[in-house]
Amino acid sequence: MLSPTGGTPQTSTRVLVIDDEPQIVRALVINLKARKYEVDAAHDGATALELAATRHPDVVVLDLGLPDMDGVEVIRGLRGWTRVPILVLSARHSSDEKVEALDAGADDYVTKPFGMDELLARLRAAVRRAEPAGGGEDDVMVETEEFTVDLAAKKVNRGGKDVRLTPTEWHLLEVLVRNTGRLVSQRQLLQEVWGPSYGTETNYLRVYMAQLRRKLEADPSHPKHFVTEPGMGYRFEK
Amino acid sequence: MLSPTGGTPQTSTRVLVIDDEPQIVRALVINLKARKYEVDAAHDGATALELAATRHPDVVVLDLGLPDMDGVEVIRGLRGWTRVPILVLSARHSSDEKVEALDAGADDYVTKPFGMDELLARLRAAVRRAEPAGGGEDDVMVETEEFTVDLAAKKVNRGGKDVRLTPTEWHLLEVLVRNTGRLVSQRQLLQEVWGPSYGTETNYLRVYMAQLRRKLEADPSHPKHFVTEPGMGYRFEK
DNA sequence: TGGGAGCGTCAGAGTTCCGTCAAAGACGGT
DNA sequence: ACCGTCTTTGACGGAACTCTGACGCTCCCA
Repeated sequence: MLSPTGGTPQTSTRVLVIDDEPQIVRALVINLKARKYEVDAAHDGATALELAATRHPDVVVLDLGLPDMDGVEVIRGLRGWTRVPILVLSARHSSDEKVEALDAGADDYVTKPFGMDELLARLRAAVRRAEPAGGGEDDVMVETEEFTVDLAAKKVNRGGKDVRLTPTEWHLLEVLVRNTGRLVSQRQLLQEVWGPSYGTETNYLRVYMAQLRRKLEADPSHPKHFVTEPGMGYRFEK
Repeated sequence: MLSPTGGTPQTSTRVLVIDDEPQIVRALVINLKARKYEVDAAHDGATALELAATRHPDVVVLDLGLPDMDGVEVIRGLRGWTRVPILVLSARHSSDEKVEALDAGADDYVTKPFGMDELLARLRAAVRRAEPAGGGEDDVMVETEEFTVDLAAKKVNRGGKDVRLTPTEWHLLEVLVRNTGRLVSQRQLLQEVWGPSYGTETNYLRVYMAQLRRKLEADPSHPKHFVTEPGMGYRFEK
């Protein structure tokens, strides 16, 4: 397996490393980048949560001993809005601490000092099982009469031409398309696209929904696919 | 969390324990049963694969040192057809063996001797993340002769067309449908839909119940599904 | 047979919510 | 430092939704 993603080598796996010890971060970053992961790093809990919200990593490696906040709090902060795999690092061998971290929502717990091989193997395992359950092929292509969305390639095609979407537009589209037919509440949309601390800024939604409609709907002022449910949320229909 | 299943306490979680050391199996079985898990045990790889196929466990605890076959072979045998979480136990601390087991498809790796608390926490973590991703329950459909309610998608279909409901109408419908066949008092309806400080504003109910009937009943003035129980409340019947 | 209580129906007033536009701010690359 | 792109913000008109009061109906009981 050359690519860390295994099944879908199109885009590489994004890892968020959270640790306050520079040498550990360096070792991790070097090893991960050598294996074609994209890596973000944070050295405290606050920036970690922020990065998680903006960068949407595919897996998180978290050292419990942070300067600004309890590691378990970081886990809870993440679990409030995402199911991203969390791999905990810790110098403590205490059983209680392991139990607490795992029950707070961590996926795995590795005690320092750890072997890099083992850590990478556990990371692969965490990423692998987070992949969609559909045995291999997944309905990454969604088609409507007017346009086609390729979730894997992150591409939208309309009338033979690729439509250019900004990151936010794409993210919004992705959440809606992944819930085709289902109503998605404005709160959920805001939190998934803008991060867990958002939830009431519905004007963002109005602006970006308008952009999507302008780019994808045949008649943007009478949308067929991006339906508004007043007071509740939005719904994508094929 | 009292029940090991967490979100769905209806049926207990089924664990398959695979180990050839009787004392370890005994300890695990006792601890697991005390926590209301259903437990099956196998002491070799062949029966393990057989039991896995017939019993469909929710999680597997596997000792790598089996008499009849290599532990990694058991993992591969399982991974050929199921994504059930596999928790590996092993006396070996070797990094290579961990990597091999994890890459073969194991979800976690615990070295003996292990703390029972930690093992149980890792087990909970494995079961938790295997739960369906959709916020909890999904595909809750209620059907009548005239219309269909999809509680997850927040959709009502009638004669092939989607019916549009306002937030209040939805909320009211939801409470009634979740209590299909049962009488729901006006007080309870008012408090669930309009908030705890409401309880006597029965005119709200009259108005919105009329809306629901107009949108969903074949003959709104002679409702079949949204039945009034004078002086008491309302009842939804299929 | 008359009257009251509970319910269904309707339409208008008031409020909230949404689509749209424009401009300012933030960011990254040259 | 400049420019282009993307994101954030504010303002406004119009649409959708909720609330409210009035009226008529039916059922039950005196």
